[in-house]
Amino acid sequence: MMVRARLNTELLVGAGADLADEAGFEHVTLSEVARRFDVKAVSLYTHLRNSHDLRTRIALLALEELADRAADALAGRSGKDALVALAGVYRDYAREHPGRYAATRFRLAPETAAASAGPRHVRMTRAVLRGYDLPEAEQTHAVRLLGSVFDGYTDLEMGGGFDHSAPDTDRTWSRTLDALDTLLRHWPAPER
Amino acid sequence: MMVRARLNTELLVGAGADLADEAGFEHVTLSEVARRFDVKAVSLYTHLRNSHDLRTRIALLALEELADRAADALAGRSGKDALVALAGVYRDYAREHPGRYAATRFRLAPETAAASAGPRHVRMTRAVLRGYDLPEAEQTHAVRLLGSVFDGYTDLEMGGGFDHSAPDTDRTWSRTLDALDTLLRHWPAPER
DNA sequence: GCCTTTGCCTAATGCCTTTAGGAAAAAAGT
DNA sequence: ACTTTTTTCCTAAAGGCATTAGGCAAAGGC
Repeated sequence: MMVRARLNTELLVGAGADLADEAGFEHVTLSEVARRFDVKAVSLYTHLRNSHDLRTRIALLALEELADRAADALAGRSGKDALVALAGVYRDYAREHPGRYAATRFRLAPETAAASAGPRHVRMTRAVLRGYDLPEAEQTHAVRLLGSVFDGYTDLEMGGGFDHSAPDTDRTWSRTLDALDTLLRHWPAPER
Repeated sequence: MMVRARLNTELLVGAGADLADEAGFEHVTLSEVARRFDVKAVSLYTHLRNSHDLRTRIALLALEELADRAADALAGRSGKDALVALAGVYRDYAREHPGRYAATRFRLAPETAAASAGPRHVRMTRAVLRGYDLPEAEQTHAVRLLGSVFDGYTDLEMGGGFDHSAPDTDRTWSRTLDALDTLLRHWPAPER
């Protein structure tokens, strides 16, 4: 008799995340995950509500992993050092785990997002800003700008948007961080 | 007798783009487009190679539309004025046409990308930089940074990443542009 | 050792994609 | 105008993923 696969949600989400990294987040499918455990797709419904639920959980997992890495990287650093470390975490994670990183962009329901590691990311970005001298009212704007750059840069770099053009992307990355550091040190005063 | 729908590729791509705006780019389906023309899905294969081809063409359309808008907006402007105008085009387009904008992120094959309006976007961004005093070698880095911010900001704003947090996004947008303008005017010199 | 819960299965439906092959309308040639 | 060719849409059919309904057997609680 077949030994039961003894599946559980966590196991499935992990496999889904691996699948995302290998085939792309958009190709994550209940059928394929089931196949990897030699189980019928229907059987997964015992552990997952549906396909969307799987994707959501992969997103939550990735957000969590990323936040853990960020927390490690930030420990004991401040100023530009912290900025570079945090940014590096995002870029490295995206390169190592493209599917998981893509999952990070998955649109979560508001309550789900609120309960995710998302807020932790915001807090860590805010922590980086403590190394700079920004007025309280400007912090949120700066957090959003940094988030945009990390998100957008990675997106474009992975999307091949930078291929074919000359300077290598490592150099651009380094210059981008220099630029952000400069910007945060000379943050423009609000006009009014 | 039924009058023939007289379909053609352009018409289908337009309908697909509209569908993307209404239902989201990921829900663009040959079946649904066919439904909108009261035609069997199979019939679309006369005008489109396959589903992927449709998505690709929607992406190309969006890129083109966006570039046209950008060209209009940039005409006669320079400096911060041009920066704000270009950035505004991206943000407005994303808000008016979320599905088309999402299509813009669709990963194109290298040759397809090269023949798309993508390079036009790069040239226009470069044109904006002419209003600032950047060393030639730094221009590409700056182009990429601007692209990242436009891309990332829009992505996060539309993804609801900024919801629930306090200051309104219009204000952040305005501050972001101030920040970018400042940054471009005080672009850090390369160390080495 | 029963009995309930749990984990996986078969059956079945619906929707989407894509290939094959046909028929009729539109266009082109004589 | 009439035939031939091309174009455009159709029916048939197969394969894949998602999801619901309902069943059986293994694990675990008493």
